[in-house]
Amino acid sequence: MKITDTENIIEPLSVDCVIFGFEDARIKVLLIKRSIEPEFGVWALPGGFIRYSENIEAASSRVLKERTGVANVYMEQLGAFGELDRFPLKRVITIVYYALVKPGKYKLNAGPDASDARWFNLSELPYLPFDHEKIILASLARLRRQFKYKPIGFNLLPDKFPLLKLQELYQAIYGIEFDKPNFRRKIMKMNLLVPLDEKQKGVPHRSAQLYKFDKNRYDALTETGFIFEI
Amino acid sequence: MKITDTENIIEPLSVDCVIFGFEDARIKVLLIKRSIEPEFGVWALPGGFIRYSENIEAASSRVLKERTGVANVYMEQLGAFGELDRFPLKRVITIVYYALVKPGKYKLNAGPDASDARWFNLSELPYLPFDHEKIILASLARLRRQFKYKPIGFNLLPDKFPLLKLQELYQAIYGIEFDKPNFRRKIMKMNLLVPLDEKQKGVPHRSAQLYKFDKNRYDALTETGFIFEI
DNA sequence: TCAAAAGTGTTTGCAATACACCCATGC
DNA sequence: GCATGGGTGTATTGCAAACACTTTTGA
Repeated sequence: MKITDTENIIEPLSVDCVIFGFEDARIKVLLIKRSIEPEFGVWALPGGFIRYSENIEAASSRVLKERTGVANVYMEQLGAFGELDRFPLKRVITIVYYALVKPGKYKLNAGPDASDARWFNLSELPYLPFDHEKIILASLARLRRQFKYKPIGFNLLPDKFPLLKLQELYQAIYGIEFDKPNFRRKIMKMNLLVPLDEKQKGVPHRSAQLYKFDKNRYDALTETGFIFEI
Repeated sequence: MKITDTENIIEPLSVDCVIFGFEDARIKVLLIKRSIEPEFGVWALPGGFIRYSENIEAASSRVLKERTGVANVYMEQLGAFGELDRFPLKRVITIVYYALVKPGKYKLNAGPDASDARWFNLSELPYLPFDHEKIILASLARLRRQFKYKPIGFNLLPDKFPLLKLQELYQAIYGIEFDKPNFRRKIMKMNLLVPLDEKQKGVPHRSAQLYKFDKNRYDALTETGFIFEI
């Protein structure tokens, strides 16, 4: 977050990214190790300043790409955080985006102001600088609400997945268990999943049918008044 | 929005307020008539620049008070809007708050850069400058979702109200009709309303029981896992 | 043959829906 | 009396929850 080109950036305005992943039935957050002061060497949210020539979402995409190598993912704005003392050196207001990343899609690649990047379990976050913990918790709260009425969970799963993985994702998000037969029925009745000509391989039990999410079908249903809800 | 004190403000960062009201069974938005260029004389959202010494929410409260006289109302951040061309003179990113105002609470009082303030029906909005229409529609979309799982509607009603007013509010928000007996039961079963020792007066029909929303009870229920949902 | 997950069927009870109906008040 | 909204009662239906059960695969 060193200011190298003061002509180019909007001084007191940064973006920060909360990047969520899902693996081993747990929700993860991607953090980078800061390579500049303040808080040198500390795990933190990837962030950077906004440039005059780019809109906010573009800034967020750029920062995400530069700092972590992650690109082309689902991204949405959470909001602005601007407490007077949130950043020690000067007044910086940050606009936060959260992103959902499919497993395998990301190729970790620390950028100029980070010497490393790593996934952390939500329940095992390290010390975080500034208001980053507050930001992550706010992102999670928003994510939980979004999961209820938008099929965004598919952005955290591979393109092909068995139903139980979807269930495990919802269980991880809400922190509760669902009944398998009932969850199945509820999902299948929505008509958003397409069964593929493919099954799981190499699992030590009956192999599961794989499905993919059909976004076109979802959009069409939405037009007719359908409301996704779990 | 004239910059009179460039030392004091964060140059490219403003706040804008979407103020919702409810009267005659219709959702309203409070707009002010701009008294400076650009878009002089045009109805617009009340807005202003953020100062270095105030946090964002304080800026929003201040702007709201200065421009319209409205104070002490329910307010929540919608998010940041920052398209490159949203404001013609220069790059301005704005952080939007939406507010809910009880009828009678507001005393209209146009501020320094507005010669007037007025309520408009959502369905009869005038021409709006910049991205203000987009902002209002985004606020409304957020409001609709919030209404589903948070009892914020009470911030649009007087402290004492009959059940039918609450129903009319939900009908205006969602644009659909509810069955009266069923709506009643649903609300009453939640145990959030306290019947008062008071009834409607001077109405040309049987006078209705008045209720008030019990926030303490709501908070207590929320702690025990209760989830408000309509 | 056993463990583990895939997948189906069925019963039960609650809650949303859709009404029909009576009550109070002002004009 | 009548229009208008206040307020209660009830039959029906749909669906979520609970759980018992069969199937398939690898080791």
